[in-house]
Amino acid sequence: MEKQTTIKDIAIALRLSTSTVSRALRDAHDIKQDTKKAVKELAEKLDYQPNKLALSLLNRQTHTIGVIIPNLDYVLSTMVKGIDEVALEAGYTVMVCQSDESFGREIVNTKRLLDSLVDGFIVSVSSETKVFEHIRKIQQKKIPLVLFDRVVNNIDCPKVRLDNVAGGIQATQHLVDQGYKKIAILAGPENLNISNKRMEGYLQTLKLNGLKVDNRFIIHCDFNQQYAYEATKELLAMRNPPDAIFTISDRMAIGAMLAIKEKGLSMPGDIGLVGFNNEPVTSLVSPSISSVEMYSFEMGKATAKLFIEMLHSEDAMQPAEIVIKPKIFVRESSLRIPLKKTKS
Amino acid sequence: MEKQTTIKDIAIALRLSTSTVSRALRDAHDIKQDTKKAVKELAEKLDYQPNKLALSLLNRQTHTIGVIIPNLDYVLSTMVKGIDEVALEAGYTVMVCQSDESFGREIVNTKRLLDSLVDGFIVSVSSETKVFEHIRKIQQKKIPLVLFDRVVNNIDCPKVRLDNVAGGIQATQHLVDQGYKKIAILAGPENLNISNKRMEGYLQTLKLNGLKVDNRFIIHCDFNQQYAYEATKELLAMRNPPDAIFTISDRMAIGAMLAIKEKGLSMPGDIGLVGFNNEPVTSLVSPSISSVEMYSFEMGKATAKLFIEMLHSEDAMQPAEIVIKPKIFVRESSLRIPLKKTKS
DNA sequence: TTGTAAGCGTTATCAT
DNA sequence: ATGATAACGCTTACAA
Repeated sequence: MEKQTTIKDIAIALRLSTSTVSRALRDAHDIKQDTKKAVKELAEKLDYQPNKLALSLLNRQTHTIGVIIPNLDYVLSTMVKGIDEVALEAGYTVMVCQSDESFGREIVNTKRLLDSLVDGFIVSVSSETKVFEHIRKIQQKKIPLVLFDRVVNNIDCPKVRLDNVAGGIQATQHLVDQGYKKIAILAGPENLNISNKRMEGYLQTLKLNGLKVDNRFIIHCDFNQQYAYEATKELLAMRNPPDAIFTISDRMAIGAMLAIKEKGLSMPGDIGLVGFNNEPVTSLVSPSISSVEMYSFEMGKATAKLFIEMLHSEDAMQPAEIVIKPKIFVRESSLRIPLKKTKS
Repeated sequence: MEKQTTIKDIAIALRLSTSTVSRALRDAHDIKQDTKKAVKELAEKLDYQPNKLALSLLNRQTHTIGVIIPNLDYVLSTMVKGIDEVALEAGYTVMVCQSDESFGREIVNTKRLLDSLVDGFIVSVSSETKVFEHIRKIQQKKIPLVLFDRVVNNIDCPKVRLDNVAGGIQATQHLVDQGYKKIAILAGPENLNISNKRMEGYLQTLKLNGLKVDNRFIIHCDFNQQYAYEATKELLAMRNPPDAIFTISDRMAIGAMLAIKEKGLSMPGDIGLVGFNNEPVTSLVSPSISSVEMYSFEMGKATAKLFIEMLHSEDAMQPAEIVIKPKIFVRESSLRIPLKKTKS
């Protein structure tokens, strides 16, 4: 790496002091026009770029946002895109660290970003994370923090999340409307909020419709195609198997679908299926899979906006919580009764 | 952001000089045991973290790698994962910027990362990029640079890329072996190397097998499902349409597939289809799509390794070029003749 | 209108 | 075994 041009270089070349150059560069009112001109011209010529490190050291801010996410799947990639877009606009650079769904790596990443003196954190926790000391540490240091997507209840900070209960309700109610009566759920890890909330919606809806809750039909498994495949095989092997499955992610829906096909059952006839996330793949497979859209890109943008707002508000903001409304997209996998009209 | 504990704080508390504290912290041989112990204990207690900014300013290195990629699709996400893994291991943090296939954004990102004083660049160019002044600028500043995946011919630096010609050959030869005679190609943008190389493999293979090249069958379109869909519709509407299509990405294969299904044609019977990237989706759709695996994760790791190597080698390395061998995975969309034996 | 000096947090060099 | 000082590149009081 070659030496960059510094203010000092310009100062020496022009026989000025560094402070004069500094001020000339920023168009201070108390600098002679000629001087300004000379300085600016030389700066241009030498391709002068202010050293961000020095600035950061001085101002104690790096204009960098640390983003910690559990992985880079479709949903998170899309969210990061949204975050990135807004952050860039606001003059911030984003540093993305994946924890790979590992608690240990999440801690390491937090530490790294803390060391890197990021101006703040935007975090979605890993599915392994059950203890939140590392997050608390961020708060103790009074560093701005926004949680998104996979938020944590007992951490007090601004949050952006999906209305997961509503998502669970939409999916389940749709299945009920289609005449399914024995609806199973492939939920995610038990400690994960989004998992429980989607399940809560599921349970509420069953009760609301007078359907009985069958505990055999509630299965917790990792966000993972393979696990979902195996769980579904077990479901279908039961004496009195479900006639519909709601999976809380599309990857899981794919796994379920493979198991259903393998068993020779048809969708939506023998069994109904609804996924979550509305990933492009849902409309590519056959039958296409109904799924709940969570507006990831918008969510990413909202998160970054909230974060920037927080950063700019001098005093501690009262923790806002932005809740995005999901929307089910009905496709072949669950559509037994033709829809009459597009209903809301 | 609260004030961090500094060496000075410790020095004052212990009535020592900052230099003593600094050395004690790093276990210098010429510091009294008692002093070391006291310093370390207090550092621990006050949760002292060295200020990276100050270190970076002093040492002129940020331990940060700037990664510029055109988007965050499946392939690139996977590659970034690989890069990340190796970089972390080596003590580097990665700053990922997406150019969104836009030349303008690529330039902006380059500038931003340059300003951020990253220690080096790992770059895959956007599909719009035809001029490379911004890349040259990196080199002029003598900042380490590695190109990967979408490399550029007339830039002289270490590169990691797929053997795209081989990929094109494998795909095309497989179709020929399956008895297809009128093979079309959906190639990517014309200025993109990977596009041209895959096409080169396609052309070579046609010639090698004595098949004539039909220019109507060579279509350049964006890496995009929609364009591929439309291009395929055109292909199928021709008087003498192709009996097989090789698309240089899986997203394009999906687009082609939709057009083929819409036309009521069957795969692999009426028409054969081979994609590129071997994304998970290829085995999820029906019929499953044959595709060329490019080992993205390995490629990411290889890239980061080469980069780190470059960084650590004092003098300018002679530009290495790592070439990854692709491998076709045959699935239903192109398999008319049952495979006899797994042939390497 | 311009220059001087201190400071951001750290380390390396040279005293003591 | 420890301390003083300068330096990394920049800004900002304060002087001149």
